[in-house]
Amino acid sequence: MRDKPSTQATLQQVADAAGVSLATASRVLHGSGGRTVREELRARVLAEASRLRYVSHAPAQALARATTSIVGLIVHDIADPYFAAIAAGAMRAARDHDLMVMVACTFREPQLELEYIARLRAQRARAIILAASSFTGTRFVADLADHLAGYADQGGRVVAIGDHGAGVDAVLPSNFAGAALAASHLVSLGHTQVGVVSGPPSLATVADRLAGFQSVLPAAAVVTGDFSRDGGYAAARSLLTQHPSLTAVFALDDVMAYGVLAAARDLGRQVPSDLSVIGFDDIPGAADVGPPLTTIRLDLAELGSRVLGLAVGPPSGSVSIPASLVVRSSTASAR
Amino acid sequence: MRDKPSTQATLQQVADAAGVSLATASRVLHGSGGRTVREELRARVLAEASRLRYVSHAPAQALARATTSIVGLIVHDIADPYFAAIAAGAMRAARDHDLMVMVACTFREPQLELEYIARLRAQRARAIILAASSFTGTRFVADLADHLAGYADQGGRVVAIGDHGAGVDAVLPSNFAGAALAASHLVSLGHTQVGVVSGPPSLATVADRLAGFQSVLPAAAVVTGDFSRDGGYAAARSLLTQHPSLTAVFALDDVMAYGVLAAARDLGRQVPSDLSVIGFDDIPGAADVGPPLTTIRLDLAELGSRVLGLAVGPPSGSVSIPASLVVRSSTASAR
DNA sequence: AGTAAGGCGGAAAGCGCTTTCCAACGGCGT
DNA sequence: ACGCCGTTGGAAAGCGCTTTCCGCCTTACT
Repeated sequence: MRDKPSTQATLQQVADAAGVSLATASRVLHGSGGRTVREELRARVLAEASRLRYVSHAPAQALARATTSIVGLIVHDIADPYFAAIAAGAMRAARDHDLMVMVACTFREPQLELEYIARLRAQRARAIILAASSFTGTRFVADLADHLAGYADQGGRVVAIGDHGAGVDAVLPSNFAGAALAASHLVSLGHTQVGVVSGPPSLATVADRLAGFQSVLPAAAVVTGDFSRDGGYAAARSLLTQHPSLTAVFALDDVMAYGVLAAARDLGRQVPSDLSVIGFDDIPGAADVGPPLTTIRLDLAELGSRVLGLAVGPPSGSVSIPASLVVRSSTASAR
Repeated sequence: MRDKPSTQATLQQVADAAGVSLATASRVLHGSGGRTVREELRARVLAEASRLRYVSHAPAQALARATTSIVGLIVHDIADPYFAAIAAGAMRAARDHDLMVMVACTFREPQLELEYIARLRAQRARAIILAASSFTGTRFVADLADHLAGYADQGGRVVAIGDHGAGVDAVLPSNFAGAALAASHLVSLGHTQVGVVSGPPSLATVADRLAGFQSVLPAAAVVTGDFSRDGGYAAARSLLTQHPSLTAVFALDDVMAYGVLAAARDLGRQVPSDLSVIGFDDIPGAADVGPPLTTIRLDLAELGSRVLGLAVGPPSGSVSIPASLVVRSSTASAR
């Protein structure tokens, strides 16, 4: 009758205290199957459980039930507002599904991505969400196939943001269409000499956005950034220095656009009168930079919650997320 | 000899395939204790394990070893750059300790916070990091004591960011000193009529920052925000409308400062010539808003990695994180 | 009343792994 | 040659929980 057991109470102890069998205790505390337990016993068990401060043991449950309530989310960097917003959306959805989210940051190292996939597999995560993989297209199939082999058989699902080819359900942001929208906007403003601050060319997202843009307006120059603010700054700086005649630049994502804005400022170019800048994603904060950023909006929270939904729902092919133009103050007519 | 077992291989199967006992397989695959295994056997086991694509079963290990490699991180909202930056720091440190991080967003609902604590306990997380709790000071002790009772006995640690009173190790950002720094800066610029956009008064962080500020410069008016950008906007709007004579405002965090900047703009007040604005935290992006925000800098990544360190290290009291003033362009001399 | 049909509690067999504990096996000293 | 000790492999006992299967007891029906 000790009220403060020095160690975490177990179901067995609750059962004993309530004078019922382990099975009964399990039934009332988890009451899954159609089985019912007499009200009196149920109450006794519940009472003892709370008196003993019983907390179920998820690992043991996982072992016995052969499934967990964990989903893994692999991102490049959770401090990046793009991933942070997606993660928030995913977590909100996770709550609706009674799931916990394990987040892993690869800091853009492919090796780490592989390692985390393995660890998430070891945890028997229900699903693994690749919010942005270093492995896309055929490379994906080749390098990740191994790491994913057997995961599906074991009941695990893999879903991704962006196209990863064969067999992986994904939510597809409208990268191509969105970038085309950005280009059209610039065209309508009379820009013809425009540069683009791109990203690592191996990523499918980069290829899509670049292609979408160029399908409308061939870039006069493109330079490669790394999706970081400082990378965007450096890229823009060299771009604007080498091509002073550019009247607009398209950054493949907003955080690089932040850097572009800063570079323009440092180079004495007035935005938007001297130079128009347009980004992509519409991350929170895009409206507050100086000047407020014109960008292509993706509903990042929705993106996150959809991908989580895909991850736990039945395999259902891919869903796409629309992109829209939001005009703020970083773009204006050419000259 | 099937090469593609339809189900995840188990240690037993690896052992059988390698012709050794389960115990031996376990020893080579996890080789913890001083025990050694003959080289030949070790190689055979390793070979079979990789041929069978063996992946250890973390839940089972957790059960047998009575410990996991999970730490929980509870934040208000991972999309908030403040928490995102902290999480990134924590995850980097987690990697060094071979831990996985389970992130939970409470979206500022105390009820959810309690629920997640329970779930993390159920997962047998090694430690729970309260990055920002709705329960502070005595309220903390009262309401959370129950939820945490027994967790320590069971080996779990609870650490927090900010002061939570009794028994909880914490990393303490220099909230008081930092806010005092902000006030001094404003004073040195000649401001005397300053307003502050505060946060939920129940939070210790809010109390500390407010007190620190007022210890140097009594606020002419304080209005309560909610640490969101739009909350900051609304608060600033009413503040500036009701007290048009204010020459400066201190926002308790940068994201509210974003809102203050926007409100000032909408109200036709020029920052910094008409109105100085200073924030707190120096979140990534603070340098890119218009105008670049003067703020009190906290090394958020460091904060995150320190708190993770505290969580897995031995109980060692609290550590504090310094704050420093970074002057950008949102503050200027009064009048 | 007698019996078939349910409802409901309990015993027990695992789930995959770690970790004692024991036994077998060489090599050594005397 | 013989007994000892240091090594190293294996058997087995759990870790805390779920779930099937059994059997008892209560109802209801003829």
